[in-house]
Amino acid sequence: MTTINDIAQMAKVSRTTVSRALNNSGYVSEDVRKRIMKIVEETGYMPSQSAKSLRTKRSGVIGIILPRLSTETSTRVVNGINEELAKEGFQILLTDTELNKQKEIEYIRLLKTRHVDGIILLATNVNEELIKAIHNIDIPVLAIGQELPGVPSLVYDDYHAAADLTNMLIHKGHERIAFIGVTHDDPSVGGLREQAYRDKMKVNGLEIQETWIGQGDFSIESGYEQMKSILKRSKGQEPTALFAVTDRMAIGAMEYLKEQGYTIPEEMAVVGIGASALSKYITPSLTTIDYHNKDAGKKAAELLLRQLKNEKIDKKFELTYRLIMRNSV
Amino acid sequence: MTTINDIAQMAKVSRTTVSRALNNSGYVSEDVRKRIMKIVEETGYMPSQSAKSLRTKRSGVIGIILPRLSTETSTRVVNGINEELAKEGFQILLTDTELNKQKEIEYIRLLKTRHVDGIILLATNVNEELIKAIHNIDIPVLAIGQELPGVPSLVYDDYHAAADLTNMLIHKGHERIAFIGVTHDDPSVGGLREQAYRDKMKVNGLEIQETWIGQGDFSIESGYEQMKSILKRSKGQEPTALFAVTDRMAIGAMEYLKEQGYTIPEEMAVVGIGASALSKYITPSLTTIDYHNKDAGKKAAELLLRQLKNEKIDKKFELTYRLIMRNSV
DNA sequence: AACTGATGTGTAATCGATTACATGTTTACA
DNA sequence: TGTAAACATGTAATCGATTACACATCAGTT
Repeated sequence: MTTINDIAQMAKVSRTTVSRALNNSGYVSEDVRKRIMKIVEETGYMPSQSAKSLRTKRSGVIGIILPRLSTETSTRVVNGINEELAKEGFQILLTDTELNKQKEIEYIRLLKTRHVDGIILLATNVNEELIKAIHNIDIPVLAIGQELPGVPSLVYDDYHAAADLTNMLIHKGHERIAFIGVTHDDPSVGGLREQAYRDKMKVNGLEIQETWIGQGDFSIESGYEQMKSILKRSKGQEPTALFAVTDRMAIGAMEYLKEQGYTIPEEMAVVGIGASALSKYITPSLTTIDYHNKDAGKKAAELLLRQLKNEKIDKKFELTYRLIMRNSV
Repeated sequence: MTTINDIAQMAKVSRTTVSRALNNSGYVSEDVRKRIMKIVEETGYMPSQSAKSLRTKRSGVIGIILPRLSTETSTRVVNGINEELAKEGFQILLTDTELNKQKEIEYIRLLKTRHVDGIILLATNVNEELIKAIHNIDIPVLAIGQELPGVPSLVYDDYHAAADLTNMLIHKGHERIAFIGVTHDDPSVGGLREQAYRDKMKVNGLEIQETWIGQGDFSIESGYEQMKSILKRSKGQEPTALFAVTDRMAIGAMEYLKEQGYTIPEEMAVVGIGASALSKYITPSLTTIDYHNKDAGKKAAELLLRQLKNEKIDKKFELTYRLIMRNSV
C-alpha cells in the first residue's frame, strides 16, 4: 500500500507538502502541485482514512441506526439519506437494532468509537436511557419518526394524518370503525395515531367498542390475526371499516377479509398508512397515507450536514403527508 | 473523550497493560485486570477504532456495494449479510452505485481507503476494468449474482430457474410464450435467463416470434410498457403466456393486462422471478421463483468471514432456488 | 537600504491505539 | 540450589495522516 511518505519521496518533497497539495491547504507552488498530482494519479494513491480520522476526528461517515433493515419504510429513508450524503462524499455505516432497545443505545456508543461524524436514528421508542446516551456523546444526532426531547427531530405528522383518515371514513358514512394499532412504546405509531382515531370518533359523537380495537406488531401476519379476532369478538356489532396504522397490517387484514368472502370496500372499508408498493398493486388498491419517506431521509441528511457545519438548527421539524384515495374505501 | 492513556493513568499501569487486558493478549494479573475493567466500566471508555485500525489494518467493517439501495432483492441480501456479520461484531459500510459501472470501481478503491476488511459486491455486470480493480486491491472480495473470473462468486442458478419456468409453461400447454428481459450487460439476468428461455422453446420445438420479446429495465413501469408493445406488435399471433425475468416487470405487465380486461391466467399466464412480497399479495398471486436472497446474504457473509480467517474457499458457489406455483398460471 | 507581507517548503509533534523487546519476579523441577 | 519456563509489566517504536511553528525567498513599499 502506498502512503503519503512514498508519494513525498517520489516527488522529492516532504509529506507536509503532499498533504497540502491534496487538501488544498496552505501554499504549494503550481510546479510542485502538478508533480505531486501526477504521481498520485499514477500510483492510484488514496490517503488512509483511519490515519486521517485519527488526526482530524472526522471520518466522512454517518452512522444510521435502524429498527429493521428489511422494511420498505427504512429502505426508502436510507435511500434518501444516502442520496444526499453521497453528494457531499459521505458514506453510511448501517446498524440494525432488530427492534431491541438496548442495542439502540449500544450502537450509539459504538458508532462514536468509529468516529462517525453524525448519527441518524430512526427511532421507534422514547426512553430516558436513550436520551441520556444521545446527550452523552458529543456528535450531532438527528432523530426521525419520534420527537426526542432535546434532540433535533424530524417527525411525521402522525396525529393529523390519522385524524384525516378517521374523518374521511366518518364522512363516508362509517360509524363503526375498527382499529389495529401497535404498542404504545412507540409514541408516534402506537400513541399519536390511536389518539387521533379516538379523538375524532369522539368529536363526531361515535362510540368505540373496545372489541374493535386490536394490537399488532407491524407484520402482515399480525394484521391478519387481529382482523380475525376483531370479527370474532364483535359478532352482532361488527365494524364496517378498519383503520390499521400500517399498510402491512392493513394488507394482512384484507387477506383475512378476502378469505372470509367479505367484499372490500362494500362490506368493509380498509385504510392503512405508509403508501407501500404493496398498497398500490393489491386488489382492491389500498387507501393510505404517503409519508414521503425518501424526502424525509433527504431532509434528515441535509439537516445533519448543516449541524456538521455548525449551523444552528431547530429542534423539531414536521413533515408533510398526503392522503391517497384508492379503492379500498 | 477518554483514551487508553486516561484509563492507564487512572489504573496506575501503562497503556500496554490496559491494551492487553482489553484484548486478552499477553499476561495480565487478575488483580490488575479487574481494576482496569472497573475503570473501563465506570468511564464508559471505548477504544478508538481509527487508531486501532491504523495500527492493525483491520477495521471490523465490511463494505457492501449495491446496484440499488431500494430494491427488495438488495434489502434482503443486505439483511442476511448483516445478520451474519453482526454475530461476529462486524459493521456494514454501504455504498450504492445507482447502476453506474464507473462508481462500482470507484467504490472498490474508496472502501479500501476506509480499511474495510472485506467487500461484498452485488454485481450487475461484468467488465474487464471491474475485474482488474478487484484484483488490484488485496482485500477479500466476494461477488453475488454474477460469476466474476478469479473472484469468489455466489451465483443464483439463473439458467435452470428460467428453464424450469419455461418448461412449466410449456407443459401447461402454452406454445406462444412472450418474454420480457433486460440488457445483456447483466449476464445473469439479461443473458442466462433469456438463453434458458430460448433453449427450452427450441428443445420443445416451439418457435419464438421476435415480436414477443421485450426488454425492460427492472421497473414495474417498464413491464407495463413492454407488455403493451408486445401486444401491439403481435396482433394476430398474440402470446398466451408471459415470462418476465423479474417480478416487478411481471407485475407491471399484469397491470396492463388487467387494465385491458385480460383475465389472468385464462387469457394470459404470467410468471416472474424473485418472490417479492408483491408477488404474493397481488391478484392473482404471481407464480415465481424464490432465490432465497436472505440466505444468499448469509452465505456471502459466512464465506467472506472464512476468507478473513485465511481459509481457502472455492471460486464458485451455486445457490438453490424454489419454484412457487401460484394463481397466475 | 531596510522592512513587510505573501509565498513556498520543511521539521517535528500529535492523534490513540498495538506490539516487539526488555526486564523483573515467581514457580517448578532436576 | 540453580535454572529454565511462565508470568507480569513497562519502554518506546509504529501505523499514516495533519498541522503548529520555523525558516527562507521574493516582490513591493517607504
